[in-house]
Amino acid sequence: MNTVRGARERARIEVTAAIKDEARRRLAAEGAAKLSLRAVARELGMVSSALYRYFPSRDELLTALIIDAYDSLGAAAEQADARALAAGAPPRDRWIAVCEAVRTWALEHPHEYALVYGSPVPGYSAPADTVGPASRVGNVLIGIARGAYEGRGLALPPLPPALGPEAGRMAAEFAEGLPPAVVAALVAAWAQLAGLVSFELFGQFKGVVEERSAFFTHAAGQLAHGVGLSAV
Amino acid sequence: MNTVRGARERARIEVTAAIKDEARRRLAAEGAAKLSLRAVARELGMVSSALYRYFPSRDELLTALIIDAYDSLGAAAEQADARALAAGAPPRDRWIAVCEAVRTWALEHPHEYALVYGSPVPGYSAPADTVGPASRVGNVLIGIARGAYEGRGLALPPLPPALGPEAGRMAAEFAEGLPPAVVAALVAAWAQLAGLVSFELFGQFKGVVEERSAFFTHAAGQLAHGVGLSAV
DNA sequence: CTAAAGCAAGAGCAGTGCTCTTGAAAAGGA
DNA sequence: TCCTTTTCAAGAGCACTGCTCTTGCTTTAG
Repeated sequence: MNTVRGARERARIEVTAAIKDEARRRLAAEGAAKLSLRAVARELGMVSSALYRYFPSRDELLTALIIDAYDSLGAAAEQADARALAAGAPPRDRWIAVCEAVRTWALEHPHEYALVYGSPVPGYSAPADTVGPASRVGNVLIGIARGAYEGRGLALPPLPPALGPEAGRMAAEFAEGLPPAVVAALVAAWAQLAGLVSFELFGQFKGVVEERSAFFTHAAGQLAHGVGLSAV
Repeated sequence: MNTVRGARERARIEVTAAIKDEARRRLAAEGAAKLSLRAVARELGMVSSALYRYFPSRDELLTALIIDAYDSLGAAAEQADARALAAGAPPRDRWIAVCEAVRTWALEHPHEYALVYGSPVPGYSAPADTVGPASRVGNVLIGIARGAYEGRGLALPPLPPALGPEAGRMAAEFAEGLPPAVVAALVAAWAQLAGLVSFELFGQFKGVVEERSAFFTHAAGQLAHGVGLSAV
């Protein structure tokens, strides 16, 4: 795999990367809906049909970009948490730092954020390759909760009986060792975090919230409270 | 305005409605991205260029559909609240009923929900006509909080100083009489509610949450708690 | 009854994703 | 070294898309 194969293979890898780079550039400039294979090919000095040798369809190209976006966002979240951890921040501050990192990444890569957390492309369902990168942010949040839980426990209201088995299953599957109530709260907080970011990014706060940064930090703190991370 | 004008005007109104109906049908079937003027015209037995007499562009048609979607969702939320209120439900139950109504509407009209709360169409910014219908759900939530506040007050942690003026402005502008901390929590809860619904609708819960209904109801209860609506 | 306004239809432009064929270049075995 | 097989870019072409502009016909209003 790592050995240097013929010039053919190397050229193929390079061209594939060049296509993805150019596509990402056009994605950032005009959004996923206006991403056209012909334009990418034109910019690369090749003809549109040649592009199909590298990506069998437009959707495949988008999938590649989605995976990259998940990875990029996940890395941003992990770095923010690592920094906060190194600075000796308490769990609540780590949580807020990660939330802010997600928001910052989204503001810097609006179209890539929309690609992964916005409305799905019709007739397109994310292949299995995406679930790994997609869970990186969630895992960071779980890690923070686990650290806090192992430190001194998390106080949360009990789950309604109807949700007991479901939350237990989620805990066993994604966050071994955490109480089901915490896991349920984490999953909800993850979706709510995306809601806050999406509303700001998609213009729903236009004319409503002006001090977006301060508002978001406050909301992230509320989210932390919701998963049992106390205020100091 | 209400007088019966010539046959021309009446025909115009009818054709406009027919176009919107057919467009909504195709929207529900294939999503906004695949909504084509030509297909709508074809289905209506007219030629594509004739459609431009009624809607100057595809985006204008989408705007009309967006306004209708906001109105439909707003009406669903208002009805749910009215029903809960008539049944003598406490504020927290009214809140949950409205949240569930939003979710139900979204599950029944996924593409219309995506149109209003999903990624915006690139190069398209929502015109001012949409802000009125868009705020109906928010107003319902504000109404519930106001009812609870005037009943016995809402206990919420104090706002951080940095957010005081901003929250005060929002309160004065949208929810006269409610404490700024409550208004800030309401706006955040509104975005978080959309996050929960979007995650479920856009497939982000696939492989994670299975018992979606029970999970959502629990999360809506947490949201209610977050705006100070206590558990009974 | 006639002039003005409203309107459907058609042709056409520039763009899209995608397929299929053709001819050239590179790779590897004889 | 030659020669066959694989790999690939290019081009033509299909069926679409949103949109514009012109051409006539019909309805309305004076």
